[in-house]
Amino acid sequence: MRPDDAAVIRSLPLFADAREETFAELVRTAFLQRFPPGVTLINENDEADFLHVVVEGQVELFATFGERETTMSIVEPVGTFILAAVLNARIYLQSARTLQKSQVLMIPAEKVRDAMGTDAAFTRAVVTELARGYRRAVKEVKGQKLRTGAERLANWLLQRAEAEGAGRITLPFEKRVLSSLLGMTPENLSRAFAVLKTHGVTSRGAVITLADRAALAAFARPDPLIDGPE
Amino acid sequence: MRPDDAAVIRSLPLFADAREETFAELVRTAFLQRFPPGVTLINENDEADFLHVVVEGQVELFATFGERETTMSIVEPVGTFILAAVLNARIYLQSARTLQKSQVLMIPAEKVRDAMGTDAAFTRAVVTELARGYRRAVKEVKGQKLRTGAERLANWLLQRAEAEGAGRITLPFEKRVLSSLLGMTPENLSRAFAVLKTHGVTSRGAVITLADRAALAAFARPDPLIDGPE
DNA sequence: CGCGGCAATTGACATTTGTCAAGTGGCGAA
DNA sequence: TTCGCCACTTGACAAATGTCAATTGCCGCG
Repeated sequence: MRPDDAAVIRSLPLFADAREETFAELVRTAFLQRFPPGVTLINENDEADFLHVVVEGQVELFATFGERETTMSIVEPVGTFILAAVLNARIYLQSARTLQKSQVLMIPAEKVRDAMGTDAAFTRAVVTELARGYRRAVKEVKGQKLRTGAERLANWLLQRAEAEGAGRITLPFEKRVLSSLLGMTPENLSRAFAVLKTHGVTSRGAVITLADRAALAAFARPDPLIDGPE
Repeated sequence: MRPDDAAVIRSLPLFADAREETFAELVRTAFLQRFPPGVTLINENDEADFLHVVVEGQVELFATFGERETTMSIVEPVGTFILAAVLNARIYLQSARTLQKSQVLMIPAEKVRDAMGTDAAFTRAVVTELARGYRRAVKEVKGQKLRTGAERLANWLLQRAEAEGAGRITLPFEKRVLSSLLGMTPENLSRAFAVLKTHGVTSRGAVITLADRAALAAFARPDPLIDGPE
């Protein structure tokens, strides 16, 4: 691993407050792996052996039920995933695969649990990170149960626009993935975009333009208790 | 608070491993309150001031979006709620109200955070509890996105039957609440029950009988990665 | 015992979402 | 540049879910 990779990871909320030797030990025993797109990194139902940190690229977390499948989230640099399974030494509830060429740091689960025993600041950061993930998941449930597909799309677009500070968005992944992330089929996503056309949303390929954000917000009714980044 | 109430709370996974003085301090500063049915205990968007422990009765956690409302979970003795908001000193994402006459122990959020700083065993228990809640929420998302209403009902019934160790279930709350918990309207729940009739499910008021659990399971396809208690 | 109130059910219909099939169009490889 | 692949879109239809209104039926109170 390059020194500046280590620096970026060190700056993550999860690691920023850890003691130097804690962080060094975690990084020392970790593997940094490169993967091409489309590679399955972990499978639902496997034992949680590693905490994963996406250093470069893009990783999709998804879940299956029989032949059905849904995208749970997209992890981009620098983000971690499946912390909860690692901590409780349980099995993964979600699978993961690369969407792009990616670099992933894999920290042995055992080392993470060890570090919690010896470094109170790290433990505190774990608690904060867990609570954050928990609340994100609760928000996700709220969105799924309380909103229609078009509303979820509208709010997703508004949030993206806010993050990019512009009325023009470039989708960071295929619409097929977005539809699954929002809990609908690709066909239904197309129709949702058609609905939003009446609220000033136009799309040309992966580039989406929000002509009238106020009008879109009136339709979407964004709510920090559902949409916030947490 | 009666001594045996304290004992039950002490036996919770969250408190079982805490040091004696940690637990004593938490209980000493806590309020034990009694509420009639239908009382709102907390509101979405309020600051997280207390960790709540349901000592007796039944509490419904729910969330709203505009005029829409959905039940997020039901907490029964002895269970805690809104741990995540308390830990990160954030606002509540969910509201809570009593469904029955209830007793609730309210522990000041500040004390909980203090205790984490001084008692490593307690902190470890908090991590475990948080991870558990996180995983429960992930499972909830999976169920909502991957299953139909009738499937969610079928799996809920199977899980209940397993917990009660019988083919006969008595609903612990109104069907109206169950429908909202499962993410559907009361009307739709009635229809879901009608569908399950063909799989051996009969209901007489609040008493549900599963005549053929194997047949019901064939329809429901229970999955420990979605249904498990976590 | 009868009545009132309310949860639950049922039917009719609207909306949302999914499925299947047939285009359409953009983008990379030759 | 052209071709072909593949993501995306569109239309037609089916299934799931929501809404509204009427009815049933249970339960507790008088």
